[in-house]
Amino acid sequence: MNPFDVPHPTHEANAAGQVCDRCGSRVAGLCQPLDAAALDEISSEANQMVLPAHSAVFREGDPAGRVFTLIDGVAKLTRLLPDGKQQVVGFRFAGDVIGYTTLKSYPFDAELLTDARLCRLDRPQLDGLLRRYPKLERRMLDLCVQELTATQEQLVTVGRRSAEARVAAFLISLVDASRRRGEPRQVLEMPMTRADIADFLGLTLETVSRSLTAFRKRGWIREPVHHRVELLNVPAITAMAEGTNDSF
Amino acid sequence: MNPFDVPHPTHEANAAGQVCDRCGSRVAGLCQPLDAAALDEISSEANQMVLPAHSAVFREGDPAGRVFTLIDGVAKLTRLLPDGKQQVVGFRFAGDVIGYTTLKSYPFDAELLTDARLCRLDRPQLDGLLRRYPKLERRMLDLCVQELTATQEQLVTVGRRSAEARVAAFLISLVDASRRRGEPRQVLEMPMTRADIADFLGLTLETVSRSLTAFRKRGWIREPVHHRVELLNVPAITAMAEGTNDSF
DNA sequence: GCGGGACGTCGAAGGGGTTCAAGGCGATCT
DNA sequence: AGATCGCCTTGAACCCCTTCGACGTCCCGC
Repeated sequence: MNPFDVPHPTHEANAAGQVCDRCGSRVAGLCQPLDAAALDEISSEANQMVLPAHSAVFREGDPAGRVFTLIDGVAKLTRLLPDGKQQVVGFRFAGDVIGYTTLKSYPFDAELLTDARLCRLDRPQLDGLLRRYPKLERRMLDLCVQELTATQEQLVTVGRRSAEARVAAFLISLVDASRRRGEPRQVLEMPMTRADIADFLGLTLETVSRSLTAFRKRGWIREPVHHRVELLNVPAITAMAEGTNDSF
Repeated sequence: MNPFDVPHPTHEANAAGQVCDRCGSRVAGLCQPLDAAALDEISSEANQMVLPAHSAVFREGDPAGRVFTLIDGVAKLTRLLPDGKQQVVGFRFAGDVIGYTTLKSYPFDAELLTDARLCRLDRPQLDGLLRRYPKLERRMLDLCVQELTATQEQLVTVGRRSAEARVAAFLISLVDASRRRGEPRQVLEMPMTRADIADFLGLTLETVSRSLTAFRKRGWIREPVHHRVELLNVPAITAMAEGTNDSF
């Protein structure tokens, strides 16, 4: 797969280097295009940190002085309205970058849904790296464009789809995210609660619950245990997401 | 009205520095950080074009071989659902970049709401420029992050705000966009139809019409002529957008 | 074991926005 | 001027999703 996944003898002593070997960012994320030397420099400047589920990586309004890469685990990014309502603007998985912004303060909360390991860089350090490694800056731009496209797609979902179509689209996006990370599993991790999903889709948690129950009764999905889904009928779910399904 | 208006719709010019001098991109857009020399090189590679209102710059699915900067005019970016429903993912104004993506084909339609002048670059040319001018690539990244933040904000609007709050938020975003371009006018250009606004906000055109009528009756706005609004009570509109307004 | 809290499910009622329908207004063309 | 068309407005009925309430389940701490 990735030629750099082989442990290099000169870096074996470097604890940080070993971390990079297993980082999700190597497969699909920021560090994908980097060679061993660049990787080594980055890992020497980055700090790894471990945070428990439900902790905040940062809060909306905090000074945006750090950038994170999710090594493993799942995070949700949320914006709060003055009246207390919440909107999840996105979920982030292994390898995704969190908190890169040109603004002075973060425009959203970043909360962990699972225990997670993160790779932390201070903005000045990252800016230096971006200057020294044009490939890195290019990669950052690519990731940003991808994220923008995904957010626009989400806008379509929230703005124009019915409740069940939104939930279906969410499930499909889970499959896509899993595939992008190279984990084509039958059973997907889904650490988010009904409320999280509802806040992502612009629905209430009851509506999400009812939709998932409906899918289950139709034999489209199974939830073997809490926080895990199996999609039994991807075509039907896809059709529902696209509004092509007239039978329901 | 428009000095470049000619009988033929796809007229192309190649005037160098003079064109850039008046381009919106110098004030707030991509070319803002460039010096005269770089600007000269870009303008020699770029083609200016003039397109009439309601024409398409490109269509969703077209091979993404070109990138455009809007010199003046307004464009809407839309995604189409299989069932024919439409979602406007954003409006673009003078100086904004349109059509930069890493995908093979454009993920949305770009349609002009007004007559417009555009600056066109082929992707290979742009990639070359980005490589030669790191400032340009950096600027592109910054613009992308800004756009992402704006789209996330829009997600909050569509996902969690009431109909009138959405329309209010839209009006405020118009003011912001106008200010960003350095045009702090009392009366704003609003070339989009009720249907355009509705497709942007995830509403029907009837609901948009009713909301605007309500604002007018409350003395918050005036529409002196077609496609032009004056905000008479920005605080009230802002409060409505934020859901802080209990009196309605 | 038992209590408590977080999370999920389900039913009934209500409402905000949609849908459907009709008409008005201004611009353009003949 | 009259006709046509696109856009906007307004009314009335409907409906999908929300709201509210109740209950079930699982898990964890005591």
